[in-house]
Amino acid sequence: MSETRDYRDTVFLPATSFPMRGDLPKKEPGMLERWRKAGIWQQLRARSQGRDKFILHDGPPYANGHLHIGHALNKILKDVVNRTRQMAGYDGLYVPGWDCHGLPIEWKIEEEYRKSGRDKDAVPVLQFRAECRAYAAHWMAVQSEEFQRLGVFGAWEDRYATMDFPSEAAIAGEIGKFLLNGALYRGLRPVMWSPVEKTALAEAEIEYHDHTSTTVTVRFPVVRSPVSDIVGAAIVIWTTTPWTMPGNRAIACGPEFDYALVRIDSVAEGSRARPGERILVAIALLPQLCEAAGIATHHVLRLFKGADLYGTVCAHPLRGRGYDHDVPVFTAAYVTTDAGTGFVHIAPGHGEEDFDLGRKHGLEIPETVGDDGSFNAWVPLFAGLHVYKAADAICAALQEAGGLLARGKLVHSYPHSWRSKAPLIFRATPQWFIRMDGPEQIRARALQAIAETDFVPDQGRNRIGSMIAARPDWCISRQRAWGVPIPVFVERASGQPLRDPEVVARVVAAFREEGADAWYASPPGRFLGPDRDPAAYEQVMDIVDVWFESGSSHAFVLDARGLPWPADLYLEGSDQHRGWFHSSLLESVGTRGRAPFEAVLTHGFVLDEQGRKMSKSLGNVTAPQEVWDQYGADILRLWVMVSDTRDDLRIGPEILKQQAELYRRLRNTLRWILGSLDGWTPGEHVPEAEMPELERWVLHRLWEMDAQIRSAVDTYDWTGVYPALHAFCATDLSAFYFDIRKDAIYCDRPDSLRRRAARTVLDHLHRCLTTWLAPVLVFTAEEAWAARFGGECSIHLQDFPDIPQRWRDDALAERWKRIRELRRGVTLQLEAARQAGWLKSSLQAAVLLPLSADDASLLTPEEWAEVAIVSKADVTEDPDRQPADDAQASPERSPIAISAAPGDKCARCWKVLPEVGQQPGHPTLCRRCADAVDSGLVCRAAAE
RNA sequence: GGGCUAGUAGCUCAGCUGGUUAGAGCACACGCUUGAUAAGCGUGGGGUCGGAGGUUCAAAUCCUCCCUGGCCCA
Repeated sequence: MSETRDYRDTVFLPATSFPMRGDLPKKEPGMLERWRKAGIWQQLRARSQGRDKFILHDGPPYANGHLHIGHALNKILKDVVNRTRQMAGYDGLYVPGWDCHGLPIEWKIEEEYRKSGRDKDAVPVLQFRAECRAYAAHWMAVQSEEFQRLGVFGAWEDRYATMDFPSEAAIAGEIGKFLLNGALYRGLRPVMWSPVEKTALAEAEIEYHDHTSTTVTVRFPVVRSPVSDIVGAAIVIWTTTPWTMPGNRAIACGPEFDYALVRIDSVAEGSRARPGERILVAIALLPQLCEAAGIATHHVLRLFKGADLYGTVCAHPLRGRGYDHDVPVFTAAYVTTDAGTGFVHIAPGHGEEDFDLGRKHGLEIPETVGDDGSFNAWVPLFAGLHVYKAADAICAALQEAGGLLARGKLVHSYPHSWRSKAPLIFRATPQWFIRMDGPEQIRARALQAIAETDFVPDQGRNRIGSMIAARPDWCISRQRAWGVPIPVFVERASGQPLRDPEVVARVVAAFREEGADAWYASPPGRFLGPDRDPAAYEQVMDIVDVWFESGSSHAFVLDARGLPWPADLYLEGSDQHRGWFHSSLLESVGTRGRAPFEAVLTHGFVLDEQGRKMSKSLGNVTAPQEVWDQYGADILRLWVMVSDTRDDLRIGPEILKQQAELYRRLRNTLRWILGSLDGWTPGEHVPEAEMPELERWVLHRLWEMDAQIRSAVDTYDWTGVYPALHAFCATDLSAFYFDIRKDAIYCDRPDSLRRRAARTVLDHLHRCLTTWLAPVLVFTAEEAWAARFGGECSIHLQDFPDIPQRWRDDALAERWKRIRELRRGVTLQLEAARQAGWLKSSLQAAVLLPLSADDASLLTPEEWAEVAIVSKADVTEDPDRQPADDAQASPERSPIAISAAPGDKCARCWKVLPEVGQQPGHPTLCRRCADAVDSGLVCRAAAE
């Protein structure tokens, strides 16, 4: 008897430089630096020459502050789409960009002025603009670094910005196109106006907050009417904005509603109602009116339909005090009986619907309120009074004139400036508009363009479509300083804008060289040309809505870089149906007749773990900077791709921890593959046809994953793809294939077909998994690539591997599905034996499998032992067995029997076999292991 | 108030045009392993499918209403 020999040195244990722990926060910055030095992005562009271009046109984030988690979601998703398209064979040229102009930055600069005691109005406009520009440039640089820290690939050196001179020139040129094609017009129109900032506000700049308003119920005496018996009665209106009374020019009622002529008989103490007076009110709202006005008893004298009242004319309640115009009664479909009296007071300068109704009936649109929110000098009784402080004066005047029927207070949702938080007013102002329904047919053509666009998910079409269908003309003017001016001159004599292509061309040329500052710095004659008298023209000093600027980005990003137009894809949060998708569509339809994108992809918003909005006050904010410092950017990227980005997504400590767990499984899968491929030489390669079925099954699964990935590349819909890849790694590979093949990889002779086939599959797996993971785990995939091929070449220069169609084998997949069901029956019994206490390792067991004829033909007994990871398997044919009953059998009733395997444990492979002890020279080995050791091929470790 | 959208195990997600005891992965518990070891394998517990009605022989899946979120409007 020789001493028991230690055969550990003859076993091929995994060996790799790829560590188990990622250490991502430490490693990622170094890898970014390496890519930067090596010029990976530039190399990729050079290599992609001649490929079809894929253009995801970047929607510009606002250059103001650090990135938040929503930015991260957006850019990561874009990056994955870009990288997958690139790796699928396109030239994915991504040009990131920034939105630089606009109110938020102006406000920041003004805030700094206030802090240092400077007066903004005393600062020359060009200096102010220069400070805004510097501010935007600073944050653009910060955000660029942060985006790159996330691993986002792009032309960061060639980024675009709306404030670049060529961009400003192009924006001016786009405005010029609308000017020349006639869609741009100047009109007086009520817009949401902030008296504090003294500007019209964009839709996006308005917030709704609760506000306490003074409400008034007011009598309008009927002067004449087709319904003669209401003359002398009073129509009663109710409004939450008493300051709009001077602007009143009409009354609206609902044509289908029932209105009552009511005589008041008695009133409560303190009521402003008078016994004996007659009033008109919607019958449905009469009880509320009685309550509000203190009407004790009354008679209903007569009922009318709203339509009957058409043509009635009232006096303004302040008639004789400067308000002597007639107040006609019209019908309007939008009148409701939710609140008020069923009569709506119409002030065409102070409301969108009022304006529309006024225009329809040719009413005057008085400019009663100035830009600071006080009544203009011509307004009788109230000149100079600020509208927010006018309620008492208005009520007093109405009271004195006998018009006030009731006064109250109401807390309701009211528009406020997003920045100053001050309440807004509707105010008639001269503004520049792009006409939706003129001869240019912008609305109709935009709707057509929507029908021709792919939306992912498809509901987006509906969403943007209903907005385009309902929206009013596009107000593109702002009375601000930091932006691109609307470079238009108005002829003083005619009041008409000058539509001269040469003037537009001169403006564009000047902006390209000097930026839009040229508009402020140059005498008007420079643009008007030598043949026009500057004194005859008014130079417009409004700037353009920033949504118009970003909506023009396709014009100054794609064209200028020689990229194809339209872009393949726009990809943003679902709020951009109203924002960038919307403005880009209108801009492009107005100037080019079609959408600037072939497809639109939207994602949801990021919420906390309870599904609540993130806010500082709730303390539930997850900052991307903290995630990449604590876990690494790859974890954040994985989070995006494991979520359903079509809907809102959640993030927080627990969810991040889960991503880290998912990551570890992926990482360890790669690590085991790398370790088991140690010393791989291409000579080991085995063609598929010679492989065992188990290997061919893995190849089939690779074919399936590849098909799923290719489909996602085409549709941009990545939902579920990476979870499926994770499940493949965890369930198919780690818990099944690897577990089974450890024996062959570790213990077979290196020249055995079985081991060579397994290593061939591992070779495929390495290439497939690293390339498939590369668009998401950009750092980890690179590391796993370098661990095998060295750091010289990058995974990010690779394409997805071509998976041969012949790897597909559906019949084989079916067989292996059944094999795994039966295997599950075995593991169930093995577990029962462990619970019973007599079994530890599965290799101590022998299994008896009574199978139907079909099942028995699936594998040989030796193969069953291999697959079940036991030392011996016997198969008996049982013709009565149904094909599906074993996996579900309870452990007690299962026909599968487990017993102790006969023989001794092989010291090398740990299988329990009868032959152990009978091998010459190796008393503790099985036949296979003795052969392996004697072959002299397995002593790698010992030889070292 | 309107448009769009979502609500399935602690978490992330599957469940197609209605049809057996609602499925994965992760987490958790227990066991095994100690030759993927700050790893690996196995087994298990856990869901009245947001709520209430309704259609149907049959609904997580269809209809109505309600509740709770989200985005965009008003």
